[in-house]
Amino acid sequence: MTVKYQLHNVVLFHRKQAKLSRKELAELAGVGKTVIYDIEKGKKTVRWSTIIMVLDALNISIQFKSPLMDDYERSSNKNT
Amino acid sequence: MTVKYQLHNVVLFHRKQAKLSRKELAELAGVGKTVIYDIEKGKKTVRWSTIIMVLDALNISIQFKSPLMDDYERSSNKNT
DNA sequence: TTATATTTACTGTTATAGCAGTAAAATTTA
DNA sequence: TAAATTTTACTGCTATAACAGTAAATATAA
Repeated sequence: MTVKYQLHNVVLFHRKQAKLSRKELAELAGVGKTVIYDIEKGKKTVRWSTIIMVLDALNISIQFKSPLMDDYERSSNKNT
Repeated sequence: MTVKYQLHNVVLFHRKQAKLSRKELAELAGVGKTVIYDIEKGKKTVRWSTIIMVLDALNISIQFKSPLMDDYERSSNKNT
């Protein structure tokens, strides 16, 4: 399983905690209201950039995990 | 910054470590070769589902981080 | 209750993601 | 060196993501 916690639940949870309506979150994120509905419904074919905009608005960041990520971090340790 | 380590670098690094050409990775992930090129070039408008397919093929998982994620995990602690 | 707000669900339009094919450039291997 | 592979970069086509608008259903507040 790639995404440990399902994206749509994470978005829904954070939006509710922030007491935002979908319309408000859409405006905050700079996307259409429809796509918030789509994301929370579990639609997977949303664009990466659109998801990132929504996650940004909700102050959620993404982290990659893999057996090789330690090596990757070491190989690119100019910036933390 | 939402994505701590830039996606395209993570994908490139893992693909190289796996000694896969872009064509091979594309076939493994079940996507077109063009989109591997796009992702590694840093294109942001790729579909979430496409990214996930590529990350899956490379054995990379995604994790969400936020000040509220602990609360989220507690609220949905049926499964780890 | 009624009024307000939110969510669900559908529209038609426009922009573009994803695709395979191609070919040239760059890189790697023999 | 030459040959093979890989990568870059473009093509035109097709499918669909994103959008605002709408309206009905649901939920919340007065």
